Amino acid sequence: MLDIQALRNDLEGVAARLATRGFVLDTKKFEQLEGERKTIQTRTQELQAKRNATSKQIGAAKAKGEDVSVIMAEVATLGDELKQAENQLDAVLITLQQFLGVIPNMPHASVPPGKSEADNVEVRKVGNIPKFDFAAKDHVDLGEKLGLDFDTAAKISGARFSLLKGGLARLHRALAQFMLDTHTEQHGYTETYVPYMVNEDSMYSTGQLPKFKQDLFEVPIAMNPVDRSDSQEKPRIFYLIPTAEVPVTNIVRDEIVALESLPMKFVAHTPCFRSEAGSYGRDTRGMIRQHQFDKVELVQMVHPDESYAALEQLLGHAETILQKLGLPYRVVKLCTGDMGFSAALTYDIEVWLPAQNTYREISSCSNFESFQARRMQARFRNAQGKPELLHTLNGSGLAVGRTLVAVLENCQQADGSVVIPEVLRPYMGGMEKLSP
RNA sequence: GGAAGCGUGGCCGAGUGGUUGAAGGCACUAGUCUUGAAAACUAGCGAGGAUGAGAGUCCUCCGUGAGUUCGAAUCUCACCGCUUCCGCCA
Repeated sequence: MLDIQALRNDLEGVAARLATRGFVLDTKKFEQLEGERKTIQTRTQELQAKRNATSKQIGAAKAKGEDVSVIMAEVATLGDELKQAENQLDAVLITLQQFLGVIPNMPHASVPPGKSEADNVEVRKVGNIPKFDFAAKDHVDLGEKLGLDFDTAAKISGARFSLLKGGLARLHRALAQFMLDTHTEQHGYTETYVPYMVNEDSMYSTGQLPKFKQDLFEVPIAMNPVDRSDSQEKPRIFYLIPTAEVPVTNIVRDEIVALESLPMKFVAHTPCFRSEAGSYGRDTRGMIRQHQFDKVELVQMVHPDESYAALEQLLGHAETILQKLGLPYRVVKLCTGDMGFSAALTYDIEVWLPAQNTYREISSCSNFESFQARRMQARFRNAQGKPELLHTLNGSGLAVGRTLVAVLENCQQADGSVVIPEVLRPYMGGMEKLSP
């Protein structure tokens, strides 16, 4: 969420910056809502002040044993008037909140302008693209002989799920463990185990709700044994996490943490669940785009002055994994039009996939500045002792499924076997290759 | 699933429906004392918001939401969460 003060002080400026990412800010609507809010809030507070003063008078008079009927008559209608004003205020505040809740973050000044993926800017290329003296297979063809089974997964669940068996399943586990160990032992992250289902507040805090409900899987909470069909309350549900970013970042929701505890660095390995609504027909082959995939996620909560330095570091931590695995990749800076809702600046890391003859996203590292922190009231006590919003960041380090794809395709041999990268061998019981 | 209890500031913990945003303590910050530190003493110390150039003034917040009342941390109801005991279970 943006700071409402920023909209009040420089509405046109904010609108202009949001326009660069393709968001049209309805400035008329905002001015109208703000005007209403101001009028109603002032009036409500006046009435509240009057009620408070009168009630104190009554209390004081009663204490002295005086007659209070005159004062009571005076405020007879105050209650209704106040109730009405408060209801109006609630309504306009909710509308204002909803208005603010769907405005995306403002891009950092350094974000390249652009409309789509095509306008992203390449920052660097790392590693050597492998040259094969045979026709490179994609991971589906390679995996078929190694234990990758989409047909059975489809029988068990449906489309966009995968089943791994044998060495391939172990390689998947090895990748996750290798990533976790690297980040905890070498990069200073604290390992966390988190819930995979979260409540609505958590989803709102990190920005998945209210705008991207269609991307999430919902799980109804079986409860309320009594039939409360007369109830106005909406049924409560859990959401399956689309990324560990959600539960991990929410660690600091509604907290005021000590200055000395910064930066906070967490890593979590979790499954991620995405409905992939709206991506029918895209990446239907293979395990590139699934309803369920594993990811090792890096999350940091930092002092506002440190967040851009922290982003560079976090990006480096993710890159380290690819370097250790010997996978070629490139880093791109997303343009204004391609960034996610909550991000102020995002780097994507794209790994080379020989079969597709292109780079594909394997990590996304973002600085959200105070956007998420404001939604979740995540603060620290600054040097002056005052609460101040944190900056939050996160990045994949890395998406495990796509890393598995990259290893298969980049390390394949002419005979259909796959050489296991050195760093993974300790996790594979010393195994050097996967063979059909 | 059954029974009972409990949710108050960064933390602990008082709180008879009426100047209670809330006693007291801890922590924290200044100051006094001390060679220095500790201890002791003194003072300060919740968050969010409206308005104002500012000093200030005002509003909201005691798990959440409704309700009763001129007035609710305090009374009523529902929900959420936590604790303990029994049952069941990985």
